[in-house]
Amino acid sequence: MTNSDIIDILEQTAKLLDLHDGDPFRIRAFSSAAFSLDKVPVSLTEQYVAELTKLPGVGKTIANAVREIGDTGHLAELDGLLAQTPPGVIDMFRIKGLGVKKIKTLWQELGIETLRDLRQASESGRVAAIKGFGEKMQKNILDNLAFLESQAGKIRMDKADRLATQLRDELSSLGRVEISGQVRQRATEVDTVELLVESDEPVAVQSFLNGHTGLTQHRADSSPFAWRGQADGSDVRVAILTYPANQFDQQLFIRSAPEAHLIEKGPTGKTLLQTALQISPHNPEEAIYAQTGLPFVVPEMRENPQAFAWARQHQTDDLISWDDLRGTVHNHSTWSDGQHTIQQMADYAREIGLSYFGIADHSPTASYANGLSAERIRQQQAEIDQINADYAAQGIAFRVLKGTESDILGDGSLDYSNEVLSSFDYVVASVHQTLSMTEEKATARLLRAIENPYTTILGHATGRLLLAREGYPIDHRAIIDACAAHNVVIELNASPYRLDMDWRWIEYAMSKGVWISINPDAHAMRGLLDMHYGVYAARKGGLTKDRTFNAMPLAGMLVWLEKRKKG
DNA sequence: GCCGTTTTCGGCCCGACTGTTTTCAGTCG
Repeated sequence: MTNSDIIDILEQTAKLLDLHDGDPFRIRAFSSAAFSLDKVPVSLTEQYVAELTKLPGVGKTIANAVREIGDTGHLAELDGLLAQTPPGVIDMFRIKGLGVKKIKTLWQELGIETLRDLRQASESGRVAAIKGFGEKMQKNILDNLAFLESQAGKIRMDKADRLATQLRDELSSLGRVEISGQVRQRATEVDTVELLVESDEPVAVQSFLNGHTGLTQHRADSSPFAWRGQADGSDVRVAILTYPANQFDQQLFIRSAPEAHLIEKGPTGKTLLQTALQISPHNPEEAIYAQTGLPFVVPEMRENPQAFAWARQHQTDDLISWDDLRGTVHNHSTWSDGQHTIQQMADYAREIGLSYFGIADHSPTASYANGLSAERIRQQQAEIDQINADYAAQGIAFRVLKGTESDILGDGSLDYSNEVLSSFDYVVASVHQTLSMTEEKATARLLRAIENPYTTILGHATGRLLLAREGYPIDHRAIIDACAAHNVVIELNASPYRLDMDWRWIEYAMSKGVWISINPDAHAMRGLLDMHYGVYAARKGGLTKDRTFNAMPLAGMLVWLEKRKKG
């Protein structure tokens, strides 16, 4: 049970209490406890009840609830509420624009209990006819249902990675185990977690898996060599394939690239697939490419249709890697909605080998996130000056940079005065509200922000949340062209929830000479590690070290920022 | 349910935006 698991349970309890007409103040207590616990930098499962009650918004009842969740993984009260609620009604919370009140109306007035019911009611116009609903809401529901259906059965790369790693460790007693498939290719969204086991005893592998709690086999899809099923509590499919030693390496290659990549032909007319099947066992993947007469492509880039074109122009070593990162520029602290102080975050950044840490807390429009007023910006910058003075006094070559994540308002302007904007080393400009826009409106809004001379970095360009929210449509070429013209860096938001901008646009951005910054958008120390996911996505798109903004060393970064401010 | 006292009750409560309205409820970050 992580803090966010516990917070999710408290939030869901609040929603279901609301759905079942609970006491409004009790509902608010659960919901605000969840909100404030989200900012607590300690592990909730490790706290005693007496310690928990000292936290803001936590009294005896919620402290006991947190303990119960920590100890049992469940909250009896939530289980009771869930038992009274059709699962399809709970699914409706995933539709953006539907909250408790509207879901309650749909359930009670139209008797809607499944997403299928909801679609039928929307298609037949019955939803628009309810008081408080209308044509636009009905269309929004249908659009959201279509998006959710298209994402069904997928999980984010971070969850897939955890599941795959866990299975690999558990299976390792049976022999050599390798993660293959989409996880090895670092797909941003995964529908099948696949692993290969090297063994001459497929029966032993199958019986091990069938004795595994948390996995359920789909017998119809399985064979003696291929166990297929799914992880309990998740829609994602799991495939565990057993191969003898003399087939293992070639299968690992074949199962780590999409078909379009495997049927690429070399100068002799032979495809990668043909070579892989003919090559003698235990040859490295590089040998398969070499014997086909094609340049080597790293697994994460194999789903990129431009991979071979990229590999003919660059070396694999040109690709950005974790070790090349020198700093980080988009992060939050306790000044806005982060869990840790600037000092804690900066020290952690040092610990993981970086030489600069940029703070970019929220601006006033993000009031829900405790965005900073002009006055609080002055105080924060004084604190940063002090931290930097302390590092310098200790002879530590590390710098905290003064940034902001300034909201892009509806008209494309930023929400600080020019005087405040000029006090930062750099400005990350991001859209956080009014996300529902046409492509024309969204593009015009971003273009105005890019043209602002104070904008240094364009934050999460489309506002998407993988598997949950599509993001507003933008004219990517126009946005990238404008960034090139105005020397604006584009963020690759490294949060596994976002990975925005999409890796498919990296090549175009590079061709225009645009810098790309791998930004963790960290709200806690460990959030800095999300840059790993950003690196995976960046490598998919072929991002090179020399175009990665935060691969710039500290000295170069300071010069670049200074020059950029002078225009 | 939590909090903070004018201390065991009485008051809690972000604000912009959207889609629905015709003055505002519901949603969201």
